[in-house]
Amino acid sequence: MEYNFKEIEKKWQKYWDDKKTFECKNEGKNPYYILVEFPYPSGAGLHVGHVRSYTAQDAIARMMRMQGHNVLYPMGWDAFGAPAEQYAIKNHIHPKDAVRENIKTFKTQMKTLGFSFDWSREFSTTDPDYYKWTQWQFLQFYKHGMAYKDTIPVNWCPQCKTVLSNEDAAGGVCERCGSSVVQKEKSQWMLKMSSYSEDLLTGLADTNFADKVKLAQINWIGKSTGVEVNVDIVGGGKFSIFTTCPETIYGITFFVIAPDGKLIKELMPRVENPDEINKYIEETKKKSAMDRTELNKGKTGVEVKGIKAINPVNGKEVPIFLGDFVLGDYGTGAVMAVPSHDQRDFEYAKEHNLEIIKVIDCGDITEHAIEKTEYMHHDYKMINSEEFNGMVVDEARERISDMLEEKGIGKRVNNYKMRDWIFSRQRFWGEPIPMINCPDCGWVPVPEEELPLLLPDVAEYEPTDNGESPLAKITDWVNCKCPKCGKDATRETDTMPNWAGSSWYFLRFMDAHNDKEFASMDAMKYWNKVNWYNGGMEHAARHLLYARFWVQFLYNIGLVPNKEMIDTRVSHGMVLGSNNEKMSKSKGNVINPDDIANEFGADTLRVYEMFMGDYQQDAPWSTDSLKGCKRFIDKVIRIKDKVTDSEEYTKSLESIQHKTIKKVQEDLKTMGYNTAVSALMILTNAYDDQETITKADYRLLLTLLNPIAPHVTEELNEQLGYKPICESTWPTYDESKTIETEKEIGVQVNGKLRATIKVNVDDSEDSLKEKALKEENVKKFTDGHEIVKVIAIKGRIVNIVVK
RNA sequence: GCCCUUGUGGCGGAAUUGGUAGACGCGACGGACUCAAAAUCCGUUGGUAGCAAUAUCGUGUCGGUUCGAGUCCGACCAGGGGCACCA
Repeated sequence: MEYNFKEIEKKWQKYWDDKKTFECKNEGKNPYYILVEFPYPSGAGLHVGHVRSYTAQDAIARMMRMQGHNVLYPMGWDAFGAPAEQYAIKNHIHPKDAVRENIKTFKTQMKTLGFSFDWSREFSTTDPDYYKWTQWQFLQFYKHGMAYKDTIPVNWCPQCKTVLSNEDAAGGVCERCGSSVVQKEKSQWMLKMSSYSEDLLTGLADTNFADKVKLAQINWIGKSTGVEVNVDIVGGGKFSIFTTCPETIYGITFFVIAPDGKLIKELMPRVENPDEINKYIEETKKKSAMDRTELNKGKTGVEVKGIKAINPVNGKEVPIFLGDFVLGDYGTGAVMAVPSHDQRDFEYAKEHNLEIIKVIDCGDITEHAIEKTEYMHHDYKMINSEEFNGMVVDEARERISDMLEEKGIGKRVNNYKMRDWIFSRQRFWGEPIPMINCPDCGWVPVPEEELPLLLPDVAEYEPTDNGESPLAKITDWVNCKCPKCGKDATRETDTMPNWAGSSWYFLRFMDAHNDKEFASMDAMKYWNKVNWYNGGMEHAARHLLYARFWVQFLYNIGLVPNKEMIDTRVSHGMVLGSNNEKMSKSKGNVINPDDIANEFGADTLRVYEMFMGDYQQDAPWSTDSLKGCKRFIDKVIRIKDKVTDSEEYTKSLESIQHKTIKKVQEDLKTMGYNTAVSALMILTNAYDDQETITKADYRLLLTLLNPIAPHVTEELNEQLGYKPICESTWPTYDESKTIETEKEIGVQVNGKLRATIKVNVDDSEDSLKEKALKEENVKKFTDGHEIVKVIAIKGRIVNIVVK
């Protein structure tokens, strides 16, 4: 058996390139858009995890093309962002050069593995032709009042003098130098994502995302319904609180406000203990970046002395406290505290010796509070709540909310955990934010016709001492004229986050070379949506939500045809090291796909990654199993020796052939890749059991295996004298031929298997019973017993119940 | 603490969605070919008992529903991941 997989693979890869086999046009019947998350081209090269999802989607793409779909399966590069910048700083090369090199490596690797990407639509988010439109879209956000500047606290490393992302500041420690991170106020561009909270929630109904993906987004958006209540302060002034438990309002014994909120600043002139308060505020600032669970054994806080608040429903005067468990940027930055029915309030009250009043008659609360999750399940009655006493909790909740609304002290509102999107990065390697600060006109957008606002070339791309982007040092770039009044002005030096370019790249693939618009409406209408989007679970809440927000905004200003541009979203499991741990250099368990492809061939690697386990679940690497897949391919090659010249199918193989067509095509569409491979192995084994098989038989196997192992199947197919599989059509099956007429079914006595009988699927239930009762081993268990009943299911099972 | 997810042979994993548990592959053992090795081929392979037919136990644990449960219901246990004082 002469078989040089390297030559074969190169040969067919060249064929596909030369013939532009996988390039698609924006026209024709049955468009279908398959997308995998475009990678970040890191210096490490392609990971075997990439190979898993690219192969999976590739298999679907190849099959669907043969089934007559116009398939778009594009690839590009998500190349802006901190890792490239860090890599560049470390290796003293320009990020642009590093990215170019990395892309080259990735692309070569992808080609070596035979993915059927449409390379004619390739782009990188770092291409000026692409980020021009990212900037243009930012300007649309700005022009529609969706982008604004705000001063917010950021993670700041005083040692490195730089702003850190939350990931780089994990545990309150700077990842690079190890010094502790503090919060620093910084003016940042923000996108009003929170105003889309409800739309992003309801929009999920128009998608076919996997349930766990939807759930991740729902949790991230974090909707809670409740009542916002106005609270008066004794001696003037007021604030409001948000509660999801209005039924407990009579149980308020104190209020807690956020140390980082606006309210305490307003109250400061009136407080009797300003030193104590200020000290606490300072402590909170230091703490907030750190892992709070460590520091929060108890509930800290100080009383705001000299100021009392009034419970709006009963006029009772209660104290106000400062507590760092109340967040300045969620809800109203103030909460009502009902220690009897909220465990956190309970602990706080114990810590500070505060009154606890029970308002729901629900049992003992001396040890801990009885919370909503507990009391709402019972028909508990209200107490200590004036006219609501005796009412069941469910009802009291509504009536109290009504009362608050009627009296104008409160209103029902929804709150969301999701915040506005911090869109600024004090980094060099990102899309420059196209805004100009004019001393007279304020913020003025760069005129659209001047886009792209190019990222200038610099000698040094390390962050500046004061945490500004390195762009701030390039004075001849920073200094410019105001587009509005022509006076001297300065450019924004912050750049966009990595998430910007990836929020709309799937739209660009629909019309990648358009230089008039980011993508034409016609092109987007033709493809309609991304039909099938595969990516990691880690992006379910971040990238995927940003992308949906971006699209919904574009939809609202009439620039995309659908409010949701992604239909089905699925996620793949990770490929773990052979020790069942995440692959990492430090653990020494990294498998390089190049090495595998070199030693065993791309087809073997592809088959193995499809066969290794449930696609949606993590699976450990096993080189032994990989070798098994190599043996499978070798066997497919070997049985070519059995092929006769006949163009007829072998009659005795008809049933298994039709079953395999059905199984493979269904499994590929439902991500059952491992069982698809298994079915192909079974078919191969069946062929191997024959003395001879026909050309037609063999070609069928090659066609079915082609989406997963495209090179070797094309080669063998060519040797048979057929035209390439990639230019052929997918076989069809006849449902009636997938059903076996003869079948072995089990016979149970009292639910225990005692025999199997050969039956015809059409045999009547009575004949099954008759046959079953004749079995020797069945008789052993029925003789001498009374047969109570016999359950017989056609083609399935017989169960005899005896006493 | 909350949310998600997974528990099936020595291993990766199948199981028509309530109907013969362990498909397919790996590994292991025995055999054939070979001077030998590799490759390939044949056979065995969940535990226990038995030469065998067969019996019995068996899908994380305990209970339930059912003629019948890996699958449905209830309570728990363990591993993996995420969020984390969200009022």
